Amino acid sequence: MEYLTDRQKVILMLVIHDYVRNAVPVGSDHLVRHYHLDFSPATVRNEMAALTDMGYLRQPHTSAGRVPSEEGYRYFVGRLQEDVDLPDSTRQTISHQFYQTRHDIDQWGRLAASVLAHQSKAASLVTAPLSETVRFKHLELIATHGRQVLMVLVLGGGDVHQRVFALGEPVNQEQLSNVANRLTKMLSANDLDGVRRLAGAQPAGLEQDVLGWVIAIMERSSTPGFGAFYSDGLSNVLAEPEFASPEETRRALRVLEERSLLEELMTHTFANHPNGVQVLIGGEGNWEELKPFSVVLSQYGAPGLATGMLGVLGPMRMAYGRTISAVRFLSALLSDMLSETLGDDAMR
Amino acid sequence: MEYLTDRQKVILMLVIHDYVRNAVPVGSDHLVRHYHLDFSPATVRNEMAALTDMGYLRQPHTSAGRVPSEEGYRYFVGRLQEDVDLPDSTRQTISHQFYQTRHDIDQWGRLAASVLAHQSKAASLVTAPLSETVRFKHLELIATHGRQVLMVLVLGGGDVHQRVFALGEPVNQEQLSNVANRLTKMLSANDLDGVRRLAGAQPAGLEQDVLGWVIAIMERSSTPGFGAFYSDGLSNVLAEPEFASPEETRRALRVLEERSLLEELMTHTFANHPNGVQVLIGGEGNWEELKPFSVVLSQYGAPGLATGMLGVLGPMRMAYGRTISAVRFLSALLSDMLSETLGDDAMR
DNA sequence: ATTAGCACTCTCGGTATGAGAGTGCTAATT
DNA sequence: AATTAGCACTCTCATACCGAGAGTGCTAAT
Repeated sequence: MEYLTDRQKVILMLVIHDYVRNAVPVGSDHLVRHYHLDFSPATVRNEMAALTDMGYLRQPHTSAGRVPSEEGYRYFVGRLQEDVDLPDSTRQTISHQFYQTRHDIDQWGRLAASVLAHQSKAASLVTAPLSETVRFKHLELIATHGRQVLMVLVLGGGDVHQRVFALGEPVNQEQLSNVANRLTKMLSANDLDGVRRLAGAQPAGLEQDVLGWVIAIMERSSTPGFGAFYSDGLSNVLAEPEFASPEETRRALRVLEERSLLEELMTHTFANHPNGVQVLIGGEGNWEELKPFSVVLSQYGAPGLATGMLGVLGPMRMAYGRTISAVRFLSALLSDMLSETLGDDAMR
Repeated sequence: MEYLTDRQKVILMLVIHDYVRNAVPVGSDHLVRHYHLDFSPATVRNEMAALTDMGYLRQPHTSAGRVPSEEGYRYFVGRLQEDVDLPDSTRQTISHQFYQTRHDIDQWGRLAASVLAHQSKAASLVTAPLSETVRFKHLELIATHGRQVLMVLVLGGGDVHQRVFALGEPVNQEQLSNVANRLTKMLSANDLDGVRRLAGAQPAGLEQDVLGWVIAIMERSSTPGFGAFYSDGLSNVLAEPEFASPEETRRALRVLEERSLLEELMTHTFANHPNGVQVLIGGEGNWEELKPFSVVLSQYGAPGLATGMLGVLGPMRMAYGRTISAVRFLSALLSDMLSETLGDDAMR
């Protein structure tokens, strides 16, 4: 990386600031006038030319102003990352909102997505926390209709799963309850391996069938990308001028609707950088579809117990400062709430 | 409603068919050539003029072809509704997909939304089924951390709810389990009134606190619009040429993202017409925001037990035949699956 | 090292223009 | 009486063509 003089840094920051605000290429005149710089447009032009040579700025065409390049954004974000924080009043408002839904776990994800979308004015993504070690907690079997059985399985950490299946022969509710109680007692607090081991020792029959389902669910629920997925603020992104044209709109929508790409991105990112807020600018060369986007991501949760991810996807021309601080703040907030709720005991 | 000659009907159908396909105003020449009509363009012009007078067609401007009006679509849909059906092969494919997820209730909604979006090439909406009478089934209390308690409440029909709350003083897991067992035994199979009555007879204390939460959840879970909400295929709609312009895109997105409007629409529609597939064209004058859209809706479920709604929202220029039949088929399919799963027994 | 001056480049909005599509009317035809 | 050929007319859309304006890069002066 090449060195920038202080003045070049100032100019780079201002160009980014202005471009993020107005979505219009920034010219030397405009910059000097608008920010009361104490050097002349010509000087700015020279510096801009230098910044362009170094790859931090781009020119859409010969006679337009400058626009930050991916490199430019990266430099900016690198400098910036440490010292931004959400205003106190905002933090309090958000904390308050979460305080009000503190009892209702199911709402946390939605609220986080909503807050994040609102703060960043971009699209937000939140995955529900996933327990890292799955433990059996409670089993319920409900006779419904003929040989149909509804199974409700509660796992440690409060994951709840439902399945429907049919038995070989009709069984009444009383028998089912007996089986459920016996299995609950037997399996209680076991992890997947434990359940497998105990299942091996059981004779074939109703118990064995149910155990098969329990194991299947416990296997699936520990694979990442399985849990709930909240998203909000798509319209924020599509409202940005860079997605005005129909093809751009389509491209953007494909990315936003296609959950799998984002999951891959998240998993991949955190495999390499598990901690802190990650900023991916323009897909970082790896994701062609994300070229016009930037993504700000963070993990949250209690490491070793349960973790989820949350983040923001927006145009590369994004208010990074605000977004990064929002992601960091929410990640910390959710982590606190989660570890308060799912203390160590809950996982056993 | 005025009478149409057979020839006028043919022409109206063809105009709609062609316009739905190509999104281009239909001219008399084009119609005759493309569909090998055995009368001349001039005749078609006369008939078109008549249809325009009667309000079934519109002219975007003096020298463009004709476009169906809302009235035109309505007439068309009215004639059509009885005799369309999804091709056998499609029905089998869909049935097969559902067969594969038959065990996984949680997936039904998502799958239905996906299939519906795919079949109609528009945006789909599915609400999870909601039990009409809520009955207590099972309660689980899990000590997590300090005085935090995680409560899992299973209601008849398999609704599962989670809440977190804090107790006045620490209570260990054993005590909690005792309380949970006692309350489960006491409340089992009671509806909201029953639970209220039993709660009244309890002394204040831990039990009373828990009962308060149970009642709150049971109250909320019986209000419509509370359950899960699946949606898919937004991009199908936004890809349509009528939403190409930025403002139109925004308008469309507001409608699609704003869940409340659609819920209001659904509730209102089924209050008046509980049965069968409902088609709302252009908002029917009541919903300004839905002016450019049409909505095809149906209820599904076992009436008296649990019902949900599903439907499609797309541009007024919609393939009504296919969409109506898809909605009807899926509604029937889900109803079957639901009543098979939640037979009478499940609701007690 | 900075800046004023200036020629040059490129985009963008507005206007003209002409082809093409489609209509509605009239008069002829069946 | 219904249908159709013929035709003048209207309106849109794509294209081309400016001219204004914004912004640059270079040179020469400060």
